[in-house]
Amino acid sequence: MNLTFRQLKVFDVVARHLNYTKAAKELHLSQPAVSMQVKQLEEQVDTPLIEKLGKKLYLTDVGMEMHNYARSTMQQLIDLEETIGQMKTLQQGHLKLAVASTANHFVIRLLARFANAHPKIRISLEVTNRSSLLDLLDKNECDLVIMGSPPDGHNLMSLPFLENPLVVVACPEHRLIAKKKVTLKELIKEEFIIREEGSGTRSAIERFFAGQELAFKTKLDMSNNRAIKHATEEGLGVTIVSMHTLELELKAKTLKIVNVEGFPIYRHWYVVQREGKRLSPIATVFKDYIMEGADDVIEEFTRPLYQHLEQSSR
Amino acid sequence: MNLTFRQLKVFDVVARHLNYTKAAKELHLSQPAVSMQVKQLEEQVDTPLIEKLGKKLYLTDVGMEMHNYARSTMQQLIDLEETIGQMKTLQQGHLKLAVASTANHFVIRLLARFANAHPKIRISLEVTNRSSLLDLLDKNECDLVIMGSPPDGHNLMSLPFLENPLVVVACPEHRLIAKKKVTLKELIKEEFIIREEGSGTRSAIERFFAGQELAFKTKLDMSNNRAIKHATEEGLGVTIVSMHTLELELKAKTLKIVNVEGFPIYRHWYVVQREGKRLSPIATVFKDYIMEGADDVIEEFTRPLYQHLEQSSR
DNA sequence: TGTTATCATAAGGTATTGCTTATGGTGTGC
DNA sequence: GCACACCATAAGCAATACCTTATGATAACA
Repeated sequence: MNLTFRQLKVFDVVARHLNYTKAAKELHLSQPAVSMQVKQLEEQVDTPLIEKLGKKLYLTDVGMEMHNYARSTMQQLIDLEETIGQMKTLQQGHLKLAVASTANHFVIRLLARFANAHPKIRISLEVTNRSSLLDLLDKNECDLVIMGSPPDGHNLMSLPFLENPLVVVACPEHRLIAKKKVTLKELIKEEFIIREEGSGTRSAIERFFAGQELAFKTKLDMSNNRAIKHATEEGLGVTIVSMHTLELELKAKTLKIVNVEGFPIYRHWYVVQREGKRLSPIATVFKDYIMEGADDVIEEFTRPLYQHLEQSSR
Repeated sequence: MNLTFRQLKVFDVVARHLNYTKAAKELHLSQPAVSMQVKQLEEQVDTPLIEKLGKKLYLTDVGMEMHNYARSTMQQLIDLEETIGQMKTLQQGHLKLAVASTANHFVIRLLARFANAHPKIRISLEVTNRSSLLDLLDKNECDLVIMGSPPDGHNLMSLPFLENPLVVVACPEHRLIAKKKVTLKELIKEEFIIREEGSGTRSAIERFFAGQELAFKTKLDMSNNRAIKHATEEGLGVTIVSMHTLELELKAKTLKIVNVEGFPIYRHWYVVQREGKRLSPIATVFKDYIMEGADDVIEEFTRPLYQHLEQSSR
């Protein structure tokens, strides 16, 4: 059986009017054109759908069944159009994001505002480590990833969209805190608490010191950012982290920024996608949003942080 | 938007395999043919449905929506086919009958057996008088009518399918009952209770006597068959009715058949339809059923009646 | 780096679709 | 019986649907 939507459409009109001529007028067709469509439909089901008795037309039993079917099918088509239309105009959609755990804090702020502006959109946010992020991209299981330092050569396309200042922090009682200015040579005498091998922050720091032809002593490496900060608070050593993760600690004064020469190291946050991936409409909009508007949104919570920075360099 | 079922079918296969080549094999098509169908579908909705990243294919959000739609639509089409198939093979359907009130009794017996053989069929039965029957036929509100003597010239097609013996009956105490053989001349001395002008039974009787060049005296005419029999039981006169309506009375011996020469008059029951009406499948089957099998079914209840007939002519 | 698998694109041909206008047939009602 | 309204049928035509084969491009993988 090979019906066409056209046949159903025409049949519906005929079934409503029970009059080919009027149906033809409604459809802006000639009367034989209508007759033919109905006839073809009848051939498809190999049964008469309409019977003519005297002057009047009647639907047969099968005709009534077909009429119900036609109407239901056409309604579904309308629903589909509507749904797709909404998807295209972003009334609906599913934004699948993944972010590095260090980025979690400020991405949530970005998302909160974005979600507010697009109430019907579903958002998935996965917070995980670097290697999982790359895995997600590879499997096409997310639209966009936000991370600190994307690797080259994975068929990825990365765009920096926000400054990411890495700062040296220590507990308030630490002797370096009192100093107005700390040189790198002084700094490397300290013992470092630092992220695990393979972490984006870790490799950024390593590249920095390598560039200065200096080495630092690792006291402790951990994979949990919160644990690192806690160890630092306890005075186990100094650490280098994205200032964006320090909001709470700076406010509570459990950690302070050390004013080291050459710091902050200005890295960036990147939005990353698979090369060649055609982004969904909603993902495109989100990407535009963070590329263009992230600074403004973020500034509101980074401003107080930068004040800490200024204080430390006073 | 002008989708085709073909596009949906092909898209479904592709969406299931996420592989054009395999889909092509399943569909016994070349691979480009499959690509084209999908592409055309994408053009219809003006949105990509499938995206290719590296080697793998993925459904877009809209693609998933479309896939759901395609599957649902195809399932409905299958359901429709099934329903129509059942209708055609009479698993379903609606049989609309109308019968003359005098035929009611035995038609119910026919219907009971028929309904039993076709459990899913809906049956409407209208029991009414002659003029209403013709009206129903005229408005195409029933498939078939069963009546005693259909009129000519109403664009009707009538087929006799069962013997309809008209007999003279009287109350058991009536003097004619005692006689072995009653001549017509003797009979017309009696006073008759008879159906109203226009009734099928009435006109059959009138034609019979006119053929014999005799006239009968009407004591009472009534439109209700039961009332006629009751008046006869009370001894108001004799009457002539279809023997098929006498089952109860003969069994209860409240009426007896008078053995008149030339009686029973063998008329017929007819099945009547509008000329040119294409009967629904179920109506066709019902018509065949009564044309071929009515005698056998009816015989079981008419046999005892014919015994009464034999007794009266002994 | 070459091979393999896979999809996209192009060109070409045939069948079918979907209309049109013209015309014929039929039931209804005056 | 005639006119009217309405549907069926036929012929003709342009558009396009649908498939094929041939070929090109690209990613994965050895």
